[in-house]
Amino acid sequence: MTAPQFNSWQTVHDEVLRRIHAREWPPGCAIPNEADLATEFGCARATVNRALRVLAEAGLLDRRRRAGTRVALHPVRKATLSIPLISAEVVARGLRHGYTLLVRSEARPPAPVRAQLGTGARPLLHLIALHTADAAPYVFEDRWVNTAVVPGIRDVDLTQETANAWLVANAPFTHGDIAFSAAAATGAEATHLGCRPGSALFIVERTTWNGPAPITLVRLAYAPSYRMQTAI
Amino acid sequence: MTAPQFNSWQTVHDEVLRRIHAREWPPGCAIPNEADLATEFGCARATVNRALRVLAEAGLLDRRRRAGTRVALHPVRKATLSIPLISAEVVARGLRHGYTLLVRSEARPPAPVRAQLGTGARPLLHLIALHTADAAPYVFEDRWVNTAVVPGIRDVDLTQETANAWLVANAPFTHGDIAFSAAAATGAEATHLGCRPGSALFIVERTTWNGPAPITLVRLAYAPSYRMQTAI
DNA sequence: ATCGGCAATATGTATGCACATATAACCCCT
DNA sequence: AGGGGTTATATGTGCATACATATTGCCGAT
Repeated sequence: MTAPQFNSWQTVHDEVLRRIHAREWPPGCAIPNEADLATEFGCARATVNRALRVLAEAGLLDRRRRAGTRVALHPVRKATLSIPLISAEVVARGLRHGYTLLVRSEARPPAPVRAQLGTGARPLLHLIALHTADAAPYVFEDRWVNTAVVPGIRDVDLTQETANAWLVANAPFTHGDIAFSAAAATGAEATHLGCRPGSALFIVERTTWNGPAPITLVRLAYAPSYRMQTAI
Repeated sequence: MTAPQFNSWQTVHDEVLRRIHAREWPPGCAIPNEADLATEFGCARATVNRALRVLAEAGLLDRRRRAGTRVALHPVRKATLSIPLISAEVVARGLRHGYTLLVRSEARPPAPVRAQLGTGARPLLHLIALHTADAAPYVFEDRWVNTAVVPGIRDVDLTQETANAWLVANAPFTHGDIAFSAAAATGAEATHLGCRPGSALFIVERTTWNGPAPITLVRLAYAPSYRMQTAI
């Protein structure tokens, strides 16, 4: 009669997960309420609550007040990708990170950049740089910085420090958006990444804001064969 | 002397976030311990704990027992992308989802597929299909299914139901991995996606397991101009 | 001076209770 | 039968307390 004890939210979490995977609670199935589970597992309701909350955040359970908890019909799996500094990303692969500033100017941005940032026709700081990993080209970076919001960046020696490193340390953003796509290498990208123009490149475009003020828009073109990978 | 009340973990969360953004607590800064914050905010330590835990999960705080809590030096922002069924993705864009099975066979997979799935030279179910959105080509899907693990799929009419829809309903996976990259369109991809061979395509490759047993490997080639976007 | 063990401390978590809140389900009235 | 208001219920959250656990840093022994 030694019913197994589930006295930590982790063990409850794992047991519920097991029942879902074992289809003891198939998709769409309503599961017992927290109070009953707490009794069954011999723990407090708060413990069950935490376990179920974590599973709901992972997309495996649907919870609604009064309606109860049920196993998600279409478990919308969520992939979480961390967005490190490129230097950290390179170092994490055991390679040496290099960085060369190719262009630094203040210019009126083209229409798509203006539209995305909403800064109108004012000149912005335009930076183009190349990141390398153990001397091999890694990422071609094309960035626009809203100097009206971060004027301090004008006084930074961006040949020594990457714009991104300076920005994360000095102009933290409150929110942003990120988009992933594929594009044919432009002439400049091909030259610096050591591939043929038209090669398929993995593109990351990121825009960040500090409250209502747009800070920066960056387009990263990764060298061919780059893969962004994560567990689900 | 009505000090503002922070009596819910959300308000505490927001206040701490504000202090981080306002650089009252700059990157690397050690913040007061939970007990002190609870006193300051006039709430229970558990409330502060939850607020800080959420911020730590978001990558904005680093927490270690005994060492305390500090503001992350390099806030590793995490982008969470949900991976819905393609049909749901299309419908969410307000378009009609279409699906055509192009090839269905049982064949010995090529070496890369064998390596990724670890199924050796045994024949697997090979499916090639095209997803459309309002009649425009959307995704070219190339999938291998381990029939040893999900034999039931042999009896399914996969011209009517997508393999993925059947699999999520009948062969839930415990874990998997997903990779994003860019590749030049192959001949078949170009034909069905209505683009030129060599066009840059956004590629998603996903492998899923049920415990130790590999279930399926799928390669999705999105039509040109596809962007995968999310907030950070 | 160095190493190993011990204690102090901050976070992590379980519990029992209370109350808040959303909402499904019921009842009543017309 | 239909519609609107009320109630019951499951989840969401807060609090006080207690104990667990990982570390840091101190202290003492060698």
